[in-house]
Amino acid sequence: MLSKKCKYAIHALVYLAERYQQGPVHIQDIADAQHIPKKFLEAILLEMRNAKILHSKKGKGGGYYLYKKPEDVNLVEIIRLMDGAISMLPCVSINYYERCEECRDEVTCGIRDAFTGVRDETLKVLSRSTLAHIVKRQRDLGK
Amino acid sequence: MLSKKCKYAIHALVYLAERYQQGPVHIQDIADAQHIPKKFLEAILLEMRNAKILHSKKGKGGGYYLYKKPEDVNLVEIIRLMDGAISMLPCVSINYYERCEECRDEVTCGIRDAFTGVRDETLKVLSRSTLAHIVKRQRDLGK
DNA sequence: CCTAAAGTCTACTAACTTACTAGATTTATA
DNA sequence: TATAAATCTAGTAAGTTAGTAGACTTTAGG
Repeated sequence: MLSKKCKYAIHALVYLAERYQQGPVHIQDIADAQHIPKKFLEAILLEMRNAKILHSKKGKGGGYYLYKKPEDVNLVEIIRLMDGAISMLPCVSINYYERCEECRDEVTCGIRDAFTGVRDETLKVLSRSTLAHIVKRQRDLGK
Repeated sequence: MLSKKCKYAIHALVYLAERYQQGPVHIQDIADAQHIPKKFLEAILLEMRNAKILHSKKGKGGGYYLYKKPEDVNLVEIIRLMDGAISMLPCVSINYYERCEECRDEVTCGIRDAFTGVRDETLKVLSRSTLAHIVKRQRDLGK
């Protein structure tokens, strides 16, 4: 399961993607619209700013806006940033690899083998899911 | 990420699947072989017994053994039992569904849409991965 | 240049979950 | 009846999650 933090991040990004190139949006606006505690959202947005997904403008009339193009931000990137590994096991993780303490030999481990398959399929779907794709999809669905 | 509990469960089940129909195996044997704390493993095996995956025999010469056939136990079942939902969001979960607090309308939610795809692919791979499949795979790989 | 409105930074905390452990009890076999 | 095994009850320490509080900095506009 994704953490609330990660869910909030995705919702906030979709909200900003819907307002792409329309100037900065207040944290408060996003918080109100998406029902996210403002202070918590602050930390989340800051983290995404540091990751160069967002930019911000301080002072009056300031706020956050997408820095990357909506078609260049996918769910893989967001989840990795917020929650870490995508894989279900550390020993099959690409970005957060850790050796299995339990298994003797990774190469002949049937369990590892199964979860490598899960990882690959998950990455395939998540990398196709960009902000642009999500926004388009909900417009098509008639939002 | 799977919990340690779940990983232990899978390792224990594979160990028992390798010894299918060869009589009861002591908790201690499994614990030693798979490097699982014995007391913790006790609780895990008990839970799988209550779920009718394993049977046990008490007293001298007792132990645990697979009740279901190795080809009838897949990773979906084990993960659901140990960790709960497979999905990354409660609102797309089949067995552990919960309504999203954040989103207004589930039908037009592009986020939900993306994670439904992830869920389906994950379930596809995990349900193919039975204990029999895992054991065979590691024999083929030359364990 | 002052003020209000915005984001930034540091530090804390309550509640929950995870990964266990201890110890008494029950059951079955030889 | 002794012993070896699983079972049951009841904890607990450490880590993570989901926040909150409050002071600080920056900027636009009057």
